[in-house]
Amino acid sequence: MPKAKYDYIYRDLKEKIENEYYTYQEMLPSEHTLIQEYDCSRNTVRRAISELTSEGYVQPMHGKGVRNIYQPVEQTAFTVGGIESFKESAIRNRRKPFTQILQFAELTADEKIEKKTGFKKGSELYYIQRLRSLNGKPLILDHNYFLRELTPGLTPEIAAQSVYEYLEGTLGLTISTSKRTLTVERVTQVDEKYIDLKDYNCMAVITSQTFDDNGIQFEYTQSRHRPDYFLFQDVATRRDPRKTLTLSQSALQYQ
Amino acid sequence: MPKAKYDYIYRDLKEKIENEYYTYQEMLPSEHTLIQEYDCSRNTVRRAISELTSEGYVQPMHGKGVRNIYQPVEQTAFTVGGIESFKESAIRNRRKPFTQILQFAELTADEKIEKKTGFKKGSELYYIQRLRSLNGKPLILDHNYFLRELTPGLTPEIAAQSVYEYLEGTLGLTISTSKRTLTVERVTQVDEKYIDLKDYNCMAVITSQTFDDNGIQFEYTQSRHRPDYFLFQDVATRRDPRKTLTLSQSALQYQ
DNA sequence: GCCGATTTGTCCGTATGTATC
DNA sequence: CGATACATACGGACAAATCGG
Repeated sequence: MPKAKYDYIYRDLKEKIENEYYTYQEMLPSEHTLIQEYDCSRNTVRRAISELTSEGYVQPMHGKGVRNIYQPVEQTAFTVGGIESFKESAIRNRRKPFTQILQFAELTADEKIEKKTGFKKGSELYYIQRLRSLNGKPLILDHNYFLRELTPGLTPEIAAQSVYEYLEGTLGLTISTSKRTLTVERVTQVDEKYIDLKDYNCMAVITSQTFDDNGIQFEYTQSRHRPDYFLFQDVATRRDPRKTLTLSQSALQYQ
Repeated sequence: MPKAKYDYIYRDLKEKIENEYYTYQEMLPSEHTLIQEYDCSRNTVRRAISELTSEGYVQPMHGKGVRNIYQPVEQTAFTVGGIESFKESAIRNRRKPFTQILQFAELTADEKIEKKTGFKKGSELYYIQRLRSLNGKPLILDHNYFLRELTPGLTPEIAAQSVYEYLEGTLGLTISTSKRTLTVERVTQVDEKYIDLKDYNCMAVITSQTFDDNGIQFEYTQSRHRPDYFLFQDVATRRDPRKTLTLSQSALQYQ
C-alpha cells in the first residue's frame, strides 16, 4: 500500500477514472469535496490532481472544476507505458511473456560503447541480448547494457525472468528516471533471423538510459519492436513559447 | 515574460542547465539557497524543481541535493517535443520550415470519422492536408481535423503559416493537453508521391488529440514522418508497481 | 556509533488572486 | 454582486535520509 497520502489519493482517483466510476467528460468532485472525502489538506488533493493532469487523465478548468478526459486506448498493439519491465508490460497488456536469452556477456566499455551508451570508457558492464515473445510470438529484440557496479550478480537465469525484480527486490536498487528516444530504423540481419517481419523493412526502436535515485545511470537499452505490434503513448501539455525568458537563451538559439 | 514566480524560476534554472551553467552530474544549489536567490518560499522553489524533474532535467536525492542529469541530444534528426506547432519545432531544431497546402476542406463527421478522430458524428470540421518541408526537403505529411466551432475562420492562408499562432493569438484559444500515440505504418501512395522515402516502406506516425482549457478536443492530427529524419524523446519516472492499491483494481485486471 | 547540521519529502493552514456562474 | 472553484504563494511543522565531526 502507498504510504504517502497524495499517492493514495492519486491511485484511488486514477482507478476510479480507469474503471469509469467517473465517465469521460464528467466533472470530478471539487477540491473542497475531495478534502473532506480524504480528510486532508488542499495541497495534498491538488498534488494528486496535478499528477493525473500530467498523465492526461484530467483537465482542471479555472473557476469551473476538473474534467475527466481519460479515454481507454484499444489494445490491439503492445503499448509502452512508464518505466516497466517487459514482464510488467506484458501483464498490463494482458499477454503471456516469454524471454529467450541470445547472449550474456561481461565487457568493458571502450570509446565506441561510451559514445553509444553514455557509460564512461572503462566501465564494467553486462551485455545481454534477449528475444521477447508475447503469446508465443517473437516481437521484440532487446540489447541491454547494465553497469556491473550497481547491478552485481546478474546471471542468465535472472535475465530470463525479470532483471528489475532482482534489482529492486534483491539488490534494493531504486529505479527513478528513464530517458527514452524513439526512432525508426532499418532491420538488421539479427532482427530478421528471430522475428517474422512480413515485408516490413524497419523496426520501431526505443533506446533508453535509466538512472537510479542517485542520478547514476545503471542501464542502457535498445529495444527493437516489430512495427505492426508497436504502440507508444504520450501526453504533452502546452507551455506557451511566447512567454519565454528574456535572457541569454535566445542568443544561443541560432549560434 | 512569465508572470508566475515558479514559472520564472523553472525557466531560469532550465536555461542554466541547458547552457551548462550547471554541468552534467553537478549539484544544483540547495532549496534553502534558491529560496534566498529568488526571494520566495520553499514551495515555490520545489514546484519549479518538480517540473524540471518530470522533464528529466534533474534528479532530487533525499538528504543530499538535486543533481543535474540533463544531457543534450545530438540533433541529427528532427526531434519532437511538447505541444508545438511545426513552425516552433523547426525553429527549435534550427531548420527552415516550409508548408505546402495539399487540401483544405470543410466537412461533417460521420461514424467513420468519429471512430477515427474522436469527434462526435455531426461535428463540423476543417480538414487540412499539408506537406511540411525542412531546409527545402519534404519530410512530413500532416492530416489535420479541426473542430470549426472552436477554430472558426481558418483559411488556407492561415494554414500555410501557423494555425496555432492564429488560434492562440487571434482567437484567444488556450491549448492545454495533447494525447499522442506513436506507431509505425506502411507507406501510402500519397506518402510516396510527395516524400522521397529511399527504400523505406514505412513511416513514423504520430496521431494526436489536442484539448483546450475546457477539456474540449479541438484537433485531431495524423503526422506522418519520413523515418530517417524522425526522433521522438520522452522521459518516464518509475512508480513502483508493487505498491498498488488493494481495491477493485486487481480484480478488473483480467476480466 | 552517536549526534547535530543539512537537505529533501510530506503535510498542513492560510491568504490572496482570478475565472466562472 | 456574491458564492464557488481553481491558481499561486507563503510560512511552519515534522519526518527521513545523508554527511561530517
